Amino acid sequence: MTNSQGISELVINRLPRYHRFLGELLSKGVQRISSRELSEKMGLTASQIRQDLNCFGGFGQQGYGYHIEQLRNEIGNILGLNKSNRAILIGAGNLGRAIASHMNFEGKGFRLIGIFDKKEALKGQIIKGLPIRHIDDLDEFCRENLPVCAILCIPQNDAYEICNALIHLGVKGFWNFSHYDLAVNHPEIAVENVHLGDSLMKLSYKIKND
Amino acid sequence: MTNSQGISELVINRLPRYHRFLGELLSKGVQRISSRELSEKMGLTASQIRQDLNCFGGFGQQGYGYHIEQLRNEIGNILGLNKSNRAILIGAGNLGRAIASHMNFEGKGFRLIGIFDKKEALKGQIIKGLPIRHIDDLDEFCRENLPVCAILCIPQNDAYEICNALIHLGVKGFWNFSHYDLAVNHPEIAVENVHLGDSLMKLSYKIKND
DNA sequence: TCCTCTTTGTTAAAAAATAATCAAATATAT
DNA sequence: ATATATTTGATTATTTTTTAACAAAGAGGA
Repeated sequence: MTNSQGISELVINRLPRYHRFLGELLSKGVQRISSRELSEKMGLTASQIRQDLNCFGGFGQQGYGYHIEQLRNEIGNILGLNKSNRAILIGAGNLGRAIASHMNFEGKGFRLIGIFDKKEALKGQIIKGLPIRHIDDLDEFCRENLPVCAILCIPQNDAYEICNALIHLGVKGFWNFSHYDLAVNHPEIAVENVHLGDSLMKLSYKIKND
Repeated sequence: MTNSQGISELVINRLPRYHRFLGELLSKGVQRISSRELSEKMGLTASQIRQDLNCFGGFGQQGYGYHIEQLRNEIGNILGLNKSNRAILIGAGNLGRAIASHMNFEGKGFRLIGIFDKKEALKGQIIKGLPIRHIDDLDEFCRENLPVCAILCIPQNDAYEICNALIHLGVKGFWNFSHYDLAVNHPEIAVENVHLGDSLMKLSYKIKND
């Protein structure tokens, strides 16, 4: 499966991992690396690394390899990590709060600007410096602050409706933790489903069949 | 890539999603479905559904389709969801607590039996009916209770050491939320890495390139 | 009961992804 | 300055995955 730029989804899936490994190397003071060395560290083939990177440009140099800092920056640019997309969190339950507190949005292309929940009781509580707002204020807040991304930590039943409303309010991307399988028709809307339950089931399979 | 049973990883990845969709249909009172109908709902081809299922057996019937409840049970059995693998959570920070509270382990093949953290201050606090124990008690607890699975919600730097210790204590599977890329050599150890940061970066790419 | 229509499981074809190969470019050592 | 070692980016081959096609089985209606 390929996206609008003709880049395979599988290639995109690997980019964050490259970024992560290059960051680790950098923090260890390593400055350059060959595709062969990196392939050994990451458990894939050198050929694949070179192919993946050459989808976006020739970042290496014959006889030398890749300059780690430069390559990492290139990958960061491809992923858009330098951006600061305004993001709002919908649902301040256990998971929502954990995502807000735990995730490092800056450096991954996002900035959290608002948190919403339908429970009146949570209103005003502060998380990561942001007050929880009531979901009724979502509309007004969006018109004023124009968030680009919404993080959905809400029950399955609420997801469809909220998602639709947010699309009309201009939200372009969804990080969806709800049990609902967000399948937006609009090709200009980006969705990243995180189904933790599916992941756990896969682990169950692997444990069972090892 | 295929696992020890010769089943492609990609097929396994799709099984939980089938299970989920069949569950939704069932809860709506639908009893039977054809691969064509299901393919339309799920946004893939009928051919793929039939191929996927036939990796494990012929669960359908010509001219009729699939009996939803029966098929869902079959998939559940394949995934091992009927099991009750003893699981422990390491790391009771924001994310760990959210996972413990939010996840429905029963029905996904697991049962949470212990929670550990290195912070003395958290000791004794109750989450989902389980007291947080100090990490120093991990060894003894494991010898007595023989957990099969560990959920790692710990910092990157601690992951490698803890993981190794747990393997020696008989843990067979890891649900890894740490930033560390758990790459266990032992083929009999199952690992499911959940890199939320990677997922967020992918969303950044998609938003940027839509 | 018989006929038609549906739908599976399987086989074959097509497409996509991965891995191997290699000429050209560059680093590094002598 | 030259020769040798590396290592990339691109091309080609291989493998894997997905899609299409179709015969055989069964459902459902006349």
